[in-house]
Amino acid sequence: MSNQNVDDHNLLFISQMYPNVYTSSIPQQAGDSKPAQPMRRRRKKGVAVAEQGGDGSNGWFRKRKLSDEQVRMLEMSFGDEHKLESERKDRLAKELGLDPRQVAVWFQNRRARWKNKRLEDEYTRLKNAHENVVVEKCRLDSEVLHLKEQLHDAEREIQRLAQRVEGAISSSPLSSSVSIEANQTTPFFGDYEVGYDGDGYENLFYSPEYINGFEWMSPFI
DNA sequence: TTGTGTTTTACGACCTCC
DNA sequence: GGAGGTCGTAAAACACAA
Repeated sequence: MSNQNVDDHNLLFISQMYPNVYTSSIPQQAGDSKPAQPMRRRRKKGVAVAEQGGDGSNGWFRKRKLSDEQVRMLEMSFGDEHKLESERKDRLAKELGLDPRQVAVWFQNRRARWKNKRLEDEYTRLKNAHENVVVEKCRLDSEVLHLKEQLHDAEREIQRLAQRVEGAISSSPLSSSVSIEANQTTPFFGDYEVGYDGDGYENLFYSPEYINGFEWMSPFI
């Protein structure tokens, strides 16, 4: 273990055994009546460095990780209420031997983590829902395809039957009178129309007369 | 041991509310 | 205007593979 690591280990150990040791050891600025700040990292704009009264190289200003017990207590408190009113902050700080500012910062960071977790969970939920919708769409697409195939087969069958009916009529002795009747009113398949649904597929529309027509024609088939 | 990615602690800037 | 919130980020602490 290097000297640096020994130093770190000792500092961490001391901080856990005596939570106040760092805050009470940090040099106070002349005339500053506020409690000493625990650790201030160097910032780009220099304000915090001035507060530290040093460049941080002496080790006393290194970041101090909170002990497991401190974190456990903070977590319990956070579980009760995510917001931190002044009174509770001071009480927690006193109980845990921390600077009230540290407690406030811990809650800020904890709220941020909680929010991230919530967003992550929400993202996962929406992603799963989306996947389910995609699967359902695939199933429905496949069903539509299947139904269109069935429709196409039905159209072919109708066409085949119509040709057979036409052949039977033309070879029948009654064919001339039937064709006259057919010309006068509606055609034999007058109630059967082929339309266009705009989707590249033909639609068949037929009314009950179509069925009657078949019954009527059955002796000729 | 060291490089690298992640987590934790802390701060500055800015916003909202009373 | 001050207190306390969020957001973005710096830097220390930590974990871990190579």
